Amino acid sequence: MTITHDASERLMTPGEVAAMFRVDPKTVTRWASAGRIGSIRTPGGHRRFRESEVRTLLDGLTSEAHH
Amino acid sequence: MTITHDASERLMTPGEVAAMFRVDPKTVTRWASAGRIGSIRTPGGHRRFRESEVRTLLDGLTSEAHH
DNA sequence: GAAAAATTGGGTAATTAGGGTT
DNA sequence: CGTGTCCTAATTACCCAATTTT
Repeated sequence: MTITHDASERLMTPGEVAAMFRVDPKTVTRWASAGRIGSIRTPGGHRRFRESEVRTLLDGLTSEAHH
Repeated sequence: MTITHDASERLMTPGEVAAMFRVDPKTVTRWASAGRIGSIRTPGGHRRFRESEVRTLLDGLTSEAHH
């Protein structure tokens, strides 16, 4: 098994993800710490998130019961 | 056919929606549970509402005839 | 290299979820 | 049946100074 590395995958900043969910950037950080969302670390220690995963989260948690 | 997800759509918190309708935030939650209004969940389980849908609902509230 | 903006930690308030009740 | 309130637990928001990014 080989790990496929998608170089075309865009990374998002905590602020960008936060804006999408209408949440504080620090909340996104907590999601990462809790393992609710995957994250990459820059050499300086700042978090970056995969755009595809963020979209998947948004789509997956949409809508509620229809009566 | 693929469901297009508008990522640029602004989201509102339950408290903000409640303030607009002059209703208790919990009432907004009930609307969501009953499917009267669409909602998105944060990974933490909190609800977010689409601003456009809220506006539409507010517009539909004008000049309601007696039944 | 300097400056502005963003992110990182911790700590502490403020919201929200969910059930049960009125 | 729809709404408001009380309660506890969980999630989220705002405060600070220090570090990283642009």
